[in-house]
Amino acid sequence: MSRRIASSKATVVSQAERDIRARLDDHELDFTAMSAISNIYRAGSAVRNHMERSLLADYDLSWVAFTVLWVLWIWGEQETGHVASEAGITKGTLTGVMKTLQARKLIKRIPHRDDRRRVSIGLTKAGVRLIEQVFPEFNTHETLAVSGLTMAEQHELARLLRLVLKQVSSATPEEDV
Amino acid sequence: MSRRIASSKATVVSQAERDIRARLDDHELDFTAMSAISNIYRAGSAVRNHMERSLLADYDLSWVAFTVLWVLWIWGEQETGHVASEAGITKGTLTGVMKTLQARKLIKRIPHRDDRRRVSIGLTKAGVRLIEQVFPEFNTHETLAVSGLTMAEQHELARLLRLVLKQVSSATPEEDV
DNA sequence: GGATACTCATTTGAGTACAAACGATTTCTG
DNA sequence: CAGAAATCGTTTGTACTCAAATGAGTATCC
Repeated sequence: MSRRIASSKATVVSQAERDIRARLDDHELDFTAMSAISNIYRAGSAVRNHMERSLLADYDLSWVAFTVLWVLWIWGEQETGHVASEAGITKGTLTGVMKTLQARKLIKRIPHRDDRRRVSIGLTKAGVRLIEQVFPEFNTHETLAVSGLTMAEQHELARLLRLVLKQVSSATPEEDV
Repeated sequence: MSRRIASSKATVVSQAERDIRARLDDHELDFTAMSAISNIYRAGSAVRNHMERSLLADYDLSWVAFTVLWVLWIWGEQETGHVASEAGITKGTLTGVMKTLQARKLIKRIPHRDDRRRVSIGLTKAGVRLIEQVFPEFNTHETLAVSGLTMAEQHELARLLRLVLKQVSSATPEEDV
C-alpha cells in the first residue's frame, strides 16, 4: 500500500484558501486558477488514498496493481508498453508491478509470436475472478465519492476535467512511451 | 524527480470512455461516477507531472519538496507534524524530505523552546529567494492549465472538487496525523 | 516522586516511481 | 547481406512513500 491524502479536513479548505490569498495579495497571482488546480490535485490524492485504504488494502492490491488488472480486464491481453501507457506509469515501473502480480498468479506473460523483444500480458483466471470481485466495489466507492453532486454536476465535472487534461497534456513534453 | 502522467492523449479520452462502457455494459455500474472520478485522478496526475517536468525539474525540486517550501512560505515557521499534514504526507516522509531540503540549505530547524520532542522548520533566506522565484512561474502554469475554461467554469470546477473532497475525506479513515 | 501512559520526531523495511543506461532483437540502408 | 539505427523490456540508481517500530521527552496518577 502507499501514498497519503492531500490532507486538510475539507471543511476548512475554504478558510485555508482565504488565508493563502491574504498572504499573497501583493503578488500578482491568478487565484482562481490556483484554487481550481490545487483542488484537482487534492481531490485526486484523496480519491487514490481513499480507495487504497478503504478497499484495495482488503485485497492486498496497490493502486497501480489494481489499475493494471483493470486495464487488462477492459482491453484484454496487451503488450507491456501499451499497458504501461494506459496505466499511467513508465515501462520500468510496470516491470516491477508485473513481478508482483505474476508471483500472485494474477497475470501471465505471453511471448510475441515472432518478435522476441515484445511481451504481452493478460489476466489469469484468478486475475479475472479478482478484478470481477473488486471492480464493482470500487465503482460503489466512486458513486459515494460524487454523491454530493447532482447528475448534471457530475457530468459537468468530468467535462471540465477533460478540458484541463487536454490542455495540460498538450503542454507537457512526452518523455517516454 | 518522480511520478508520471495518467497517460492518454486527452483527445482520445472520450473514445476510451466509450470503449470501457461498451465492454462493461452488462454489469450494473455507475458510469457517470466512474467518468468523473477517473478524470479527477487523471487530471491530478497530469498536473503534478506537468509541473515536475516543465518547471520544478529546472530548479531540481520534487513536487513534495516544492509543496513543503510553499507551506512554509505561506504559513511561516511550523512544527513538523503540521507541515506534514498540510503537505499531504506523513511525518516519516517529511523527515526524509527535510533532510534533502536542509542539505540544500533551503530550510532550517528551530527547536521548541521548552518541549524538546518538538521541532519547527522554517525557510532560510535562500529558501525564501527560491520559492519567490518559483511560485509565480508555477502560478503561470496553473493559469495555462485552466485556460480552456471560462472564469465561471474555473470557479465551478473548484466548487465541485471541494464537494468531492469533503465526501471522500469524511469517508476515509484517518490513519496518521 | 516514581512508575506508567502518552506524544512527539525519527528510523526501519518494503514497495512504488522515475529517468537513464543497458542488452537483446529487429529493421533499415547502402 | 553486413553494419547502423531503432525498438523493445529490463536493470540501475535515486528519491519518495507508507505503516510500524523506536527512542527521546513530557504528563499523569497514585
